[in-house]
Amino acid sequence: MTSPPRGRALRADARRNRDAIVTTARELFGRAGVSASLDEIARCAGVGAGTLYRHFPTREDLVAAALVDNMAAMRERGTQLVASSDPFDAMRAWLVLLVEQISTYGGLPDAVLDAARQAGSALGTTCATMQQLTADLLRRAQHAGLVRDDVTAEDVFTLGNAIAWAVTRDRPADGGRHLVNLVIQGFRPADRAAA
Amino acid sequence: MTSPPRGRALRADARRNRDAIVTTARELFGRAGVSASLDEIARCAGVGAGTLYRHFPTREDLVAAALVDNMAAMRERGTQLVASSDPFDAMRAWLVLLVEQISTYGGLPDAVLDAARQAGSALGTTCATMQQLTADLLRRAQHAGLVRDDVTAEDVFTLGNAIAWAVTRDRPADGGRHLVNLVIQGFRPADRAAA
DNA sequence: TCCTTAACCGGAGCCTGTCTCCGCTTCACC
DNA sequence: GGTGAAGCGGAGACAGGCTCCGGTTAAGGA
Repeated sequence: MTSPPRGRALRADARRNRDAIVTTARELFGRAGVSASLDEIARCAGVGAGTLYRHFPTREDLVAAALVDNMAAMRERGTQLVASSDPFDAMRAWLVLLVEQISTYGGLPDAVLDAARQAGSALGTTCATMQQLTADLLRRAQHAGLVRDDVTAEDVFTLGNAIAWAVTRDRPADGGRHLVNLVIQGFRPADRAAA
Repeated sequence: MTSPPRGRALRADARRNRDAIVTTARELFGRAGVSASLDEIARCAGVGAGTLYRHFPTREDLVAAALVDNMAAMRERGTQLVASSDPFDAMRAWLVLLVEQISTYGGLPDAVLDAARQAGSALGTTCATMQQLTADLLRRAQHAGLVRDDVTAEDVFTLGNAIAWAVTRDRPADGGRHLVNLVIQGFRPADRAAA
């Protein structure tokens, strides 16, 4: 229902437990952030701690599992945006989406930046995709002369995460849209400012 | 030497211990962020855990004590900037300073935003000062027509903290100056864009 | 239907960190 | 140098992270 059974198929009880853990994790991560107690997640899911750790050796693995659906949706939407008409608005929409998704759970921006740095991890691969899409969208906007040349893909990704960090803390009603609009104006070349 | 002996003067041994704790805290906070082990700080400072907790009932109290000098310097520099010639450059300089100071220790941006929300705390009062200076500098730039009217003091403070958060994680060589310059361009009114 | 076994389960237990409590020590003042 | 208040410190209670291993169970063949 929610997760990729990597390698061979899981036994029925294992799959059941895995799903229960992921569902419970989403619940508790939402309430207490990604640093929610793993033992408590196991308890609430009705399994032992050992079971949780066997399925998800690290906290990051569990976080990644809790987010697979979101990440898949993001990749799809990002691919659409790369093909859309207005490169600047595409970047804006992408940043809004990035901020929205990365602010899903408290502490997630930290996890994402950690993962972006070390490619091997579970979150790492999805992060790489997000960074790739960010770079593609940026390059397109720059080629169209809509974004300054000294803006790098890393700048954009970093600022997206930074805004997401702020959003997880203040929970503004607009989900960070205002901040994204503010920041993205700074990307415009000097001769093309717009409201 | 470093800290305000609130209330009556401390006994000589108490003052000695307090200083040792603060000095050690700066060291370990610098290495491991503001979530460094308090017991370890006590151990390294050569005091018992009880002593540490008596002087600094909460972690935030210790963080605030470790930062008093920085905060005093900031207040002074901020006051100077409010009286300086170019309102936009003053804001830029202030943001650079804010980012630099708040990125002193890993995890500090979180602590600052927490403190900014609840005025009672030790960090809270210095945060209030920083927010006040931010608001003053912003208002001045807006009156001069150099910053858009829909930018709020909260936006500026939040973005400063967000950039500081990014800086604590990536430690860019320029201390976040590039990001500040990028973001602050977005504050300019539509008819006044500049590189 | 039963048997076998690889896969899986779960919680006891260890480690590290937080924070409190209270008997002992030391400073400061007379 | 005597006295009392101020201060000390570490044992220990508690919580979370993570592991290890004896017991359990699903799944597939006879």
